[in-house]
Amino acid sequence: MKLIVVNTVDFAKALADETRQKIMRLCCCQQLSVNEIVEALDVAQPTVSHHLKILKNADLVTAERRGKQVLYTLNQKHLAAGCCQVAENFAPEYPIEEVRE
Amino acid sequence: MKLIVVNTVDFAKALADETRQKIMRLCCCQQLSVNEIVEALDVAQPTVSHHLKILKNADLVTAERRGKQVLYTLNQKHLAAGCCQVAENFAPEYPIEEVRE
DNA sequence: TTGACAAATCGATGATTATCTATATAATAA
DNA sequence: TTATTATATAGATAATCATCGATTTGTCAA
Repeated sequence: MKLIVVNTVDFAKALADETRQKIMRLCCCQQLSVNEIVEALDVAQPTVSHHLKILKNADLVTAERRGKQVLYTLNQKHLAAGCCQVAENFAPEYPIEEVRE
Repeated sequence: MKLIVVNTVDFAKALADETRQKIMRLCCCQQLSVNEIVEALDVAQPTVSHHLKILKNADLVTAERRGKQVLYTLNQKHLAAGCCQVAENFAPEYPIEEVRE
């Protein structure tokens, strides 16, 4: 079990977009294919793929190919780790539990 | 004592810059004038003022004029509230205490 | 009131980024 | 193999944004 270290600038940049946050909310607690995400939003498929790539690079989603589809899920643990890291860096007077894995 | 509600997109956008995070770290737990921040960083004064404005609009710093100077301090409570809001929205399986004021 | 200092605003510029269409790659079924 | 479906990548474009120099505004002391 090791401490997850997060670059808070990269973390914030990944979060800093409305469409990405919508995608995150969609695949929170469930696996969704790219097409399902496209249908739920009002953006083109390449745009969704673009945002998924950014989220994946930031470790905020995980991808798993299932046949022709690729299923994405929110990585809640990394997300919680990022929040804690930010709080720890900037608000030490409001302590929050560390996240480990 | 009421719950602090944070727009998580605006919150993340305010955090999503290296210079702004440096400023936040600088005025965490202390009041700093704009000039002190300028001297601590490697950017021009109007750039610092620009970032301070963004941070202030996001409620992440508070400003207080003291004579000719304006002193800025990090708003730790709002920062913690933002972190909690993000965690609550996207990682409900990793519960974090609410922040109230 | 004038001069000096501190911070904010203005306007311009270059870099980053969100979005799209078109196309390529990957997986499967016929 | 070929057709079909799903996703990713490429390239272009427009919008956003970080930065700067120049200027304005605000505060105070002489």
